[in-house]
Amino acid sequence: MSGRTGGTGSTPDASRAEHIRVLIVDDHPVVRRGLRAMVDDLPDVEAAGEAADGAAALRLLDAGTRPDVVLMDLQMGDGMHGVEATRRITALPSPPAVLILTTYSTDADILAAVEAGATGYLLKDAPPEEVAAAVHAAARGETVLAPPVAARLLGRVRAGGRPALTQRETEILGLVAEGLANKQISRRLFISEATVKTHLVHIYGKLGVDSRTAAIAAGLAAGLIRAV
Amino acid sequence: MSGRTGGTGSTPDASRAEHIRVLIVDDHPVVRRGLRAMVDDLPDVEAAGEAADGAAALRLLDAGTRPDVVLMDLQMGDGMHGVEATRRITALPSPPAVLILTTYSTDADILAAVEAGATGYLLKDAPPEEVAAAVHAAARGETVLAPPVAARLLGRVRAGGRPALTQRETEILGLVAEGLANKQISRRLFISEATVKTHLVHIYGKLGVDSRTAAIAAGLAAGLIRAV
DNA sequence: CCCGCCCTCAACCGTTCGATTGATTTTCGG
DNA sequence: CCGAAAATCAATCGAACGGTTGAGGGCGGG
Repeated sequence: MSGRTGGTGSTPDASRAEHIRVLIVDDHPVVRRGLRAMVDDLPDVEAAGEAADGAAALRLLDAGTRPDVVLMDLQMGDGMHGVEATRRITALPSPPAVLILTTYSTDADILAAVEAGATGYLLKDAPPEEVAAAVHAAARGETVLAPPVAARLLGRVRAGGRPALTQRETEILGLVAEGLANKQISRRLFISEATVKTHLVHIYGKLGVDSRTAAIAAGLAAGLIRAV
Repeated sequence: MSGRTGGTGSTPDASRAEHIRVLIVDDHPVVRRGLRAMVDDLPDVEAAGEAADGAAALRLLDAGTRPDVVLMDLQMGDGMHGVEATRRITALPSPPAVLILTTYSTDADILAAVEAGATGYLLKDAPPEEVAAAVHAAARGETVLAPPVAARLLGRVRAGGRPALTQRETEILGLVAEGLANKQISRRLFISEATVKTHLVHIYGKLGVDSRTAAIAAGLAAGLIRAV
């Protein structure tokens, strides 16, 4: 184990700290500036640093920056994607809480982020109070989900969740969205073209559409696939 | 905030002003905060107000707010879209300069914004200095385009520009991406299905693809259309 | 143990799509 | 004024797609 704190679990020396230290990770200077201003507005929170992408954030953490909370965007143009960065950060010894703060709420992103160990998931259109509350909650180790995100997760778990494609179906829908024809998909996945068509029929039924292009649109709208 | 001006409204007393007054329009509180912080950092610029969507911005302008520059996002979830807001603002008497500051640079958006009378087009990943320079330039009435945007526009005008769809073609590609069939598109645009197919053939040729799904993928990748 | 779900494959058939060829009108710029 | 580009429409034909029906193997829960 590492480090200096006894491995008692959650809050080590930060327990007595009034100061919550926040590391801001976003590729947009404007957003970083806004988050820092918001954070600095809170009396018991301070910005511990800024990074423009996941790699820079990891460098800061390696260099000794010890935030309690990492505010991270998911979509970051060039650099490391937020999900990967989250995975690596939560794999560190005594990791900070990772609070995802991003623009869109697509199923794939949310699941991937939670799976990677994110503590919470906020949307950028959240009001300042919500961001503040989320930072405090994350510092206490609690999980925070923006209402739309929570609803989406629940709707997925819930029994009635129609818009739940199987893994194979999602995979095929993704290839369709890349512009591949059925025959190409069949070769790519080592299955027959008939099987591809069967999957597509199921996909159409679940999405309530009747063509591959409409399936792409519906899949994008439902957050099942993501446009690069 | 805006305090009082002479009350005369359109009087050119702002001409001698050192102060550039900026109205910030964005649906994300975080971004508004960041822009305001950036603007307030500049000695000769001040924020004249904030609005969460185009309608709110127009209300502020109606109520007497007289900014020199409007910093406006294009994508605004619920409210009026930025292009429409730009159109209405530039239609006002002695309108302020409208500087678009948005996340993505898709051809359709850029052209629509310029057509609506936007003075400039910046991307949110622009560094603060670029934003500052653009605000100053916009206040002087100059046109400012972020390099990627300028390149895209030039590539469109330039003769060799392969990825330059015509307006009609872009429109049709957008409808294809919404999942519409040729017949539906023809009805939507009040043209024959044959015409739709002709346009599609041209689109495929320009994008180097041979199916509508591949055209969607290529169009998204090239920034010709945008996934909602 | 059986039922249901997922993944796999097959054959048939009607519709849509993509490619080709050819034509008219308008508009814009040399 | 004339040529180029854009937008419109038509007809044809083979290929791809979408809908249907049917079926078999694997896997987990009741």
